[in-house]
Amino acid sequence: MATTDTVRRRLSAPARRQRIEAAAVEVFAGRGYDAASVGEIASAAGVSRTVLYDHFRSKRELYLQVLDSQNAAMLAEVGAGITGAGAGADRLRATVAAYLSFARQRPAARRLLVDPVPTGDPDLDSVLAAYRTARAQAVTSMLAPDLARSGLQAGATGSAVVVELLITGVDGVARWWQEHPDVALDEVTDVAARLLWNGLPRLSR
Amino acid sequence: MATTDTVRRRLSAPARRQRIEAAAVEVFAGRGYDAASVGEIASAAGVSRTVLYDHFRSKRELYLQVLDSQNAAMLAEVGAGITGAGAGADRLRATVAAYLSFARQRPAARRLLVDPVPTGDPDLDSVLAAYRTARAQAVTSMLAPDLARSGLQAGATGSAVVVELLITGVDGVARWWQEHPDVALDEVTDVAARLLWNGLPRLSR
DNA sequence: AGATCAACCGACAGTGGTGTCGGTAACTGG
DNA sequence: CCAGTTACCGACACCACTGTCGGTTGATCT
Repeated sequence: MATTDTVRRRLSAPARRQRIEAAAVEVFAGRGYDAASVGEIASAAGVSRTVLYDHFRSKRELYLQVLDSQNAAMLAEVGAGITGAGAGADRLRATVAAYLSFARQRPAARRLLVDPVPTGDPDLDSVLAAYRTARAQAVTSMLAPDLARSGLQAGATGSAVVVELLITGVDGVARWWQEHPDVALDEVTDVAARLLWNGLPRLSR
Repeated sequence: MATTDTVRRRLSAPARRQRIEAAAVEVFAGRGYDAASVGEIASAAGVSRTVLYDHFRSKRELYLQVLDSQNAAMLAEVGAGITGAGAGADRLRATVAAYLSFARQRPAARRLLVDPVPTGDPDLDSVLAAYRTARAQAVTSMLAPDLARSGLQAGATGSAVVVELLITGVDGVARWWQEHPDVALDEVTDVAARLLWNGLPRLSR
């Protein structure tokens, strides 16, 4: 026989890039930046290791590229819930639901963007830190009127604490839900959103 | 001169072990298990790399040892708050305060034990997972009466969600506090504990 | 003081990672 | 059907890290 059963196929450069990025998301999320190897990413993308270097200058650049695109995806999906219609409890609930859905559908993206994994490289860490502060800022502005009603100024430390508790707490719920897939989205969303919303009043002392 | 300014000192084996462990806590927490190198730990302990192998069989065993001792320390410090006197809001507040204090005094230990860093080694990950479920269990039993008052059974999914939200949320606050050291413990504790406690009632639908 | 113990280290082998270079063969336009 | 582009790859150099072995020297006990 002249050929094996798997015919050697050539993809266009953008298509190959896309596949490599998709594989990189999984591997980076699963192992962390340092422990992830270019070889593992390449073979997960169904390609030799050198092909990866034909498309990306280095492991580092690939990582930054992946972070950027995944962050954009998350912003698009969850940010929509934040700026969506409704006010107060409804908007909070919608945002929680949007985040939980996103984390469910793209668990690797969630890990990459929010799980705190120090790389040692200040540049890389600062990129992640920038994403974090941007998310906190978005949630802060979403909750600003409700926080004010509770007696917390926008810049007050109490506001920052509430926002941080909310973001990390909901993320923890998302991680829990990932390991308990049988539970319905509505149930999880209800408990989390209600707990947080009911807790908001009477915070200042 | 015959000797340098730093005189070569020999420590007893337990003392040296202790110093190596202390250095390992910092390095493992800072870089993660995979990226941390034995050489970095050794030099942080003020000793050659081979000395480390005289005291620990491998990097892996050192890591497990460090995890165990740090987990014990956290259990002792925070667990005291959980089982402490008082019920309901007071007990929750005391636990939050205890955790925040612990995270403040031993940031590396907090990172090691609760920041989710996959190592790829199933054994190592399962140890961390066991710590996590133990913590969740402890918080669940602490909140059991209050959860029941809100209409949530101990084994219900709602309880698990609440506990997860609480643990990860308070941990997020601890991380935030670490980067804002000027804020008083009381203020942070008040906001977090009140938000969570006020949110507890009327959770079931 | 001298002998013994063990804390300490330099040097080595083995392994696995990143990034590079030249060549090969699959698509594509004429 | 032929030529040119380029997606693809094997092999290589280089480096960092883990774990080992023999020797050295500070501490301790008599």
